[in-house]
Amino acid sequence: MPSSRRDRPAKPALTRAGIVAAAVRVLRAEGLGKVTMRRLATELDTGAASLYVYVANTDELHAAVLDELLGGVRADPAGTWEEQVEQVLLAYTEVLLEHPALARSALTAWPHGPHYLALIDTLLGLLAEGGVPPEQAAWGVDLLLLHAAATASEQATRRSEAGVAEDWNALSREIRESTLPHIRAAAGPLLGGTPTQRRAWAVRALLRGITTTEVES
Amino acid sequence: MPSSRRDRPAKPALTRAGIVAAAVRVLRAEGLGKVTMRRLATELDTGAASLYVYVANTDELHAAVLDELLGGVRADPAGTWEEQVEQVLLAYTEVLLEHPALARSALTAWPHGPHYLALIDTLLGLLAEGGVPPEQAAWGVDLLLLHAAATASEQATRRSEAGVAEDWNALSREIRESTLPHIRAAAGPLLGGTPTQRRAWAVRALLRGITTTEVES
DNA sequence: ACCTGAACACCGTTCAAGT
DNA sequence: ACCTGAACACCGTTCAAGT
Repeated sequence: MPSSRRDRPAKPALTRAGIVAAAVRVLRAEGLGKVTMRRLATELDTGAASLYVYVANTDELHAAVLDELLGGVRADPAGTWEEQVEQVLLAYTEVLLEHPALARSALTAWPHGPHYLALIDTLLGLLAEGGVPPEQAAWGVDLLLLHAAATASEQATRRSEAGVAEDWNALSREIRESTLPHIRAAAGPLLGGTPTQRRAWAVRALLRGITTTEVES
Repeated sequence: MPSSRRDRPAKPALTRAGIVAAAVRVLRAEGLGKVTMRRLATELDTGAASLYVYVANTDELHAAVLDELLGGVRADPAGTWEEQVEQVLLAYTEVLLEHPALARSALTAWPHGPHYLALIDTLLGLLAEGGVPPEQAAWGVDLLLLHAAATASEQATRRSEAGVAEDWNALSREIRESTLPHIRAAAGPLLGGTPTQRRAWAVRALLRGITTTEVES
């Protein structure tokens, strides 16, 4: 290693962890759209082909990035089991909302990194604590996590603030002036409520459904 | 029009409807991955740039294609309102499952084509018939459609049958042998049930939650 | 108003050749 | 075993120039 002392930026060895860390950096700085094999290769001062030794493809890389971000998802152990479920889901949703493009990949590639599994385990434990039968709990956790990912996906938009506002105006006019009777009549509630209110209602409705709906046998 | 008689394939004029029709053809034949501006341009014997006169961008094109496919989604008017809701949702899910990549785009770009709006109107009508308060009905329809799109998205996989089976084996072993207590204990239900059973349970749970959970005011 | 070719700025992935 | 450059086969979108 005689020359290592004078190699200036001291290019670090390529590792899977290093690649994922670089991916998280690029994600935070510029969004998932820039988390590409080629861009990461540039970031790591190598060629795109070299990354394929550590990562099978772009989807797998995105999944690894999401799991990394899920490290901090926890609930305050005070509070009822329902409150804790809501907290965990909210924390999960918040991570996804920060990076909605990742929420999309969570829907496609079933995530199974360590942090995601820990999240499932936590939710299963809380539902068990609440006396929810095991089968309903297992399928219910699926439903809750799916809902969180889907909600965040909906927010995934790469357009400008102005464009979004314009779209919303067009949509709201379309609904209020629709010739479809039920849509027109329900214009208020269809367009109403803050995202937070809607999310809170949805989680309550989901939990109610999960706890009271038996799995047919 | 003197030469029109001898132009052999009689290239039709470019229209938005023509572009969407071509997109549906390519989708059916080769999947959404091939529904690109460039590919469609080739199909229509023109350049990609020409399509931008009729379609703002690729996302809008995909949304138009989805709405087109939604034309046949209906319920049998016999049966209870719950049964009809289940039928409509099943029909919607089936369209999305045939083209899971479109389900993803339904999650991102809020669809608002005529057929999608008709679908919402139908569901609102059925929930009203069932006596569900308007606010719960409006937010509930959102929840039901979101769930259908999310479920279909999950199926979106472009890998081989063999690859999927291998993944499933790896996942099922990971769950059965997990060191996380609740996951290990719930391995059976977590891995059990056919997609149809799970879907049916989820729709029942969602409806139960929607009909019994009040919107706070 | 519509259409076009060419250009700009990218992608993922594979592969033969090197170390 | 790992790394690399180059290549293959694509993308979306914009723009100046034509009709």
